[in-house]
Amino acid sequence: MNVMNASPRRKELTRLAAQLFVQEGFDRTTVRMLAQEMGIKSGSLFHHFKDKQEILAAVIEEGTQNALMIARKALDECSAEPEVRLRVMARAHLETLFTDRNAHVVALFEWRRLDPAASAHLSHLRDAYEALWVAVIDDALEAGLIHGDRFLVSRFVLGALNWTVRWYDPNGPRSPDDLADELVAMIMPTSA
Amino acid sequence: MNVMNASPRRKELTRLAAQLFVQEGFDRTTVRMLAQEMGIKSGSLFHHFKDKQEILAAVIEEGTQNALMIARKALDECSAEPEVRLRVMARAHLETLFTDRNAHVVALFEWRRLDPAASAHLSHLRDAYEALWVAVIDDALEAGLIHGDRFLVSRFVLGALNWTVRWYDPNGPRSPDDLADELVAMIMPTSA
DNA sequence: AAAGTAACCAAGCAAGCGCTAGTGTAAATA
DNA sequence: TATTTACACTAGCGCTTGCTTGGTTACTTT
Repeated sequence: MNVMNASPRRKELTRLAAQLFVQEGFDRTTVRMLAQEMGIKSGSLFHHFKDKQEILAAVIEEGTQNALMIARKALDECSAEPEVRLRVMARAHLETLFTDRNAHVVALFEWRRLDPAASAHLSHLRDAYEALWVAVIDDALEAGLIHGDRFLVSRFVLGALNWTVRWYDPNGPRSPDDLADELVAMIMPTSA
Repeated sequence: MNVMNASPRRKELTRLAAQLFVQEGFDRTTVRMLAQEMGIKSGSLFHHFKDKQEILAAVIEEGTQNALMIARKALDECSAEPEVRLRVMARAHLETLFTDRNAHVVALFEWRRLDPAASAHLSHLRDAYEALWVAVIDDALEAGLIHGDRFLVSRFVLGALNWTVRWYDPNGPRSPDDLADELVAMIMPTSA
């Protein structure tokens, strides 16, 4: 019943839960299915998590924390040129999306199943992440790299990137970095 | 127990179901909730639909049929210029997405709950719709309006458009047509 | 050796689920 | 007038759900 995701056991259980949530959807995943996947009985599950909701929150928190860390690190390590930062941010987004795919699919498509308390808490994390994007896009607009409304551009770009989880095949010929570069090229008039 | 969505009564019930499916998600929407919203008892529901699955299929079919009709009509009525057709297609996409919002949100996010038979049937409809997009984008590429990989471009564009259902506010200052035009401008280098 | 703690299990409860069976009734059809 | 059809009802069956309870085992700390 830990509050954090600290315990390694809990972290592993959270990873397994994410996989099942993606496969079946949160609502159709029963505590019995979760327990079986974890190699324990359904009652034992409630030793690690207060209720089913808390498992969902743990999955989403894990994924969002990772995304935030990866993006911050990537931005810290790259130059200040707006074009580079835009490309780096897009790459970081897809990198985290596909290394932590299960958690992110859950975050994207099962967010509404969170109860209000968990949702409020996790919204802050997500907002922090989106703030990184807005900053990068503002810089790119100011530098004249891209054009359009800052709000719309960021929504369109994030939409295009997030939607990749619906069709991208990691075993295909294209790498996530390829995707990121193609998208950036698509919206940058100067790089034709 | 009609097979088609012909009966006006059934059409109305389908509309109400779509609304509930969006509000609660398909799995959390019970037949009792559906019946109450329709002003009947839960048992009576099965006079109109064979089972809960069929309601989902009816909702998605209705939305996809409409999308196909609107897009075809819009393309028929406009000129042959690739730029015009691209803009028209984007506008048609958002128009159908927001006039029939509930049905489309269900189609986008609850598709996986369809049983294999229904999914196979409806896939044909969806493929027909996507074929329209691919043709329009191919023309735009050939005319040099946009650049990039045809597969990736269409995925990115559709992703950006579909994702709008997650953030667009119909009561806000922007019209769906504004959104469509902004997106097209964003990916067309020449129209800066 | 004693006490504490983390991890698990067997058993089952109360509630809710999709769906069925059988019936009533008013309008349409023969 | 007799029959069928469309639509709704009541009642509830069989099953699954999330979760609780009370207790056991193995390891660590004092």
